[in-house]
Amino acid sequence: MTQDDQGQLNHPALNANSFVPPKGRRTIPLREVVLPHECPEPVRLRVLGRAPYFQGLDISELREISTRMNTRVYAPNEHIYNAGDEANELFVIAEGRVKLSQVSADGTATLTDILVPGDLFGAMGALGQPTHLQSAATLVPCCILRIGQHDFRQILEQHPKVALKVLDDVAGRLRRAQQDIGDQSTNTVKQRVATTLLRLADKLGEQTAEGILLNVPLSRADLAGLARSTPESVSRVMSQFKKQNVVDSGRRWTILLNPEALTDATQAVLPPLSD
Amino acid sequence: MTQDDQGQLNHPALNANSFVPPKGRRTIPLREVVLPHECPEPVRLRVLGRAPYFQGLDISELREISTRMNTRVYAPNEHIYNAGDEANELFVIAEGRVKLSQVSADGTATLTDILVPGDLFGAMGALGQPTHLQSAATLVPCCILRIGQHDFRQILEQHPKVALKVLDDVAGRLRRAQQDIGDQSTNTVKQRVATTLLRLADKLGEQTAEGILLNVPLSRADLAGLARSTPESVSRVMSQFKKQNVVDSGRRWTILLNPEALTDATQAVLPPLSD
DNA sequence: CGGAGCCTTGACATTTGTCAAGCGAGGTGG
DNA sequence: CCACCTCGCTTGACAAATGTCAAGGCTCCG
Repeated sequence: MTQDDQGQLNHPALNANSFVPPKGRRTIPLREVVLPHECPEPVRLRVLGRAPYFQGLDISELREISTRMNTRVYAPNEHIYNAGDEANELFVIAEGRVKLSQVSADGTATLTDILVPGDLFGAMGALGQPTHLQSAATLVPCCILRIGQHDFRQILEQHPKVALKVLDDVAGRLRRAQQDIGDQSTNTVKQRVATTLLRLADKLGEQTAEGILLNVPLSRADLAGLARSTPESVSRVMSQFKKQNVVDSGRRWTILLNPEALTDATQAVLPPLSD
Repeated sequence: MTQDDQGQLNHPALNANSFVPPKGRRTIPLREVVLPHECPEPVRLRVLGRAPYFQGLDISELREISTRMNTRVYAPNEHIYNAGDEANELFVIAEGRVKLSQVSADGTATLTDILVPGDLFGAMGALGQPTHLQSAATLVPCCILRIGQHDFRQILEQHPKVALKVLDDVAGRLRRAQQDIGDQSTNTVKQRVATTLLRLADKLGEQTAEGILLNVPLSRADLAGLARSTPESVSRVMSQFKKQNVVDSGRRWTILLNPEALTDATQAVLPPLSD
């Protein structure tokens, strides 16, 4: 991985670099992020402050939490933990993108989620799960904070407001999951793909001259995982979208050209109402 | 609803009757529960103590929580709240069975969950959801405790340990939901039905001479909702199971004759390994 | 410039939802 | 106590959606 210390700008970790915007049509347009070297304390504090969990805490409290965490820089495609590993740490992303994937019985891994700075993962929400159910790996250079489960629980006990925030967050995820369960049996692959793309755009989309770039390398198989389908089916849907100029995409990259059209595609087609 | 303090039987709404236990084969074998009249404090305390959330609290703490709750008795099939209603109360079931159903865009309701005593529902886990996403109704006579969301949050702030328990619980549900999402695209309807039946047996099964009775009136449509399928498909699977003497069922009732076989049916069929 | 790997596309198999008809359990009224 | 009627359950036939298998083609990297 590229280590680069020109870095001392004002916002070290956030400095997104020097890539030339997409020009030619069929070239990979993903923007590279310069690796965030070590995370100095101010950066860590900012990351923590940005994480919804810790909002409302004052600086001294953040600092205290920060001291309980340690930092680690990961190379792209570096593995963080595997499903089945003992789960006793929590992670907070300071910079970068992390993917979670579920390993099914037959050994194939399917992408289940992509995480961005501020997201918390690992021994989920401090629950007593002994082992990880998913595997986590970096997609790009990452800087990640870690904290032991025990320390985290202590923080929650000492800061009930944080506990409530975490609870709200987890509950929110639960709602989304339940919604997904419902949608999954109702919606078509096309709808699910559209929904997936919009969610990704929300999370890691970047406005460019051509449209909203999903700034992370995603293969068809990855999208298939997120949309709960197969690479082939996703490919067909994407081809359709491409024909309608709704998206443009290539090998591991995607740009949304017309998000509204995607939103429409999200909705179910109403039965031909016989006036 | 009619409230009446002769308390014992013969209450129009509650005493759904004096049914005779299952004898002949094709008769409805559900056992009726006599309504638990008003919930006196000791009962409420016991319910609270049984709820995993409040385990570890001492009596005085339970009592304090208890005073913040109020009790209500519901008739069978009584509606508790509708999807879309303002959500600012939590409910804990003291006695009875409650069903949650999701109302889809076209207005049809599908069963999503069945709750038993000790289960908490409503404004889930005190999260900031303004309106209910599901509808709740009783299946049988019920006694239900209620607490305002605000009071509940206060309790959580004052008892961080409770907050952590709630967090663990919600996180557990999240895990299950995520698992379900994964299973749903992988598993067949048959597998899902089998899983559903086993879960129900776990939750509200009753050992009888003939097998494990699911002691709650469930139609094919209800099972279809839980298994994320359609009544017809469920019916076909059930017919298969009946032929193999794995279950017996009729109009709104089900008995599991051979749970092991169901567990087997849960597993995916491995590809015919050559040689 | 060449190769590996990802993407696309076609053909096909399978599962499952949909529509429709008919049966029968179980409650009701005579 | 019996016959009737309603509503849920069953079953068949069919269509649609999507997963599977397989064969290229194109991108991107070295």
